[in-house]
Amino acid sequence: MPNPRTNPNFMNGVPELLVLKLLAEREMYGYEVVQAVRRRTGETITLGEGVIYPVLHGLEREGALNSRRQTVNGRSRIYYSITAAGMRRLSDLTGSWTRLTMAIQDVVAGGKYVPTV
Amino acid sequence: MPNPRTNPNFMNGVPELLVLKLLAEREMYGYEVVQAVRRRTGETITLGEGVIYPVLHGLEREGALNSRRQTVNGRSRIYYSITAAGMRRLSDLTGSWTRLTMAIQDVVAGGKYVPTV
DNA sequence: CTTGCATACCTCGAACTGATTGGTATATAT
DNA sequence: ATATATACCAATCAGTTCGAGGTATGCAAG
Repeated sequence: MPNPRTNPNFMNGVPELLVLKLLAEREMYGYEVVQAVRRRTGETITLGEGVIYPVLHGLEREGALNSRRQTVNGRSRIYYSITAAGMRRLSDLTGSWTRLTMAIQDVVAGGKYVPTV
Repeated sequence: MPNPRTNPNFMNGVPELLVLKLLAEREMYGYEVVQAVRRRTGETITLGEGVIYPVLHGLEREGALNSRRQTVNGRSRIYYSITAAGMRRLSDLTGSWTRLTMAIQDVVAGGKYVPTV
């Protein structure tokens, strides 16, 4: 019997989740997102541009984000904002992320109270 | 300037964490671990034999686990138990896992209180 | 004035996990 | 006799993220 495939790539999609969440709070441009991730996670997580930009492009292609171009101080920025579809996606990702970490947390925290009874 | 590489493969090592934790509670054999993961996570996470066995072998090779062979009902089982080194590894993994998920949780939960000030 | 650094965008291949598939073998139930 | 559950294992596939590259502008320091 093959494996019952309940969780294809169960730990992925975290960069996507973080990007969507940050853009749900306010419009940002790519380079700004890179730094926001670092700051907001207290330097715990650093996602480089090589991670953020592809995520941004992918989400836009799926219709989860809109972009608009703007030049500031001679530098061209691309501002991204979240769409209704993006909000739905964020909601889904947040749900599965929560379920997953709680399941793991249960195991990791378990065995302390030792329900040996 | 290259990316500051603070988190190489930041979301990995969860299978290893789960296996170590379960074996810290009690000695188990491979096939048993596969089912224990499913049960203990409320069917949320299913790690197939193709994931568990390599993890087991790797951990043993690193000295995090000991194994002993035993035949039960004509079937050969390999029981794994955690070593002192394994306990240290578990402690490390648990720590970084906790730090990581808390950092993400902060972002995901944030933006509600809107510290716009 | 040119060297360097921060900003700002981007792509592509390497590396690493974890997923899937397939294989062996025994016991038990149908 | 066949199928199912137990029990082990290896090897390749697939998907993500990482890292290193590349372009270009503005500003500050020497």
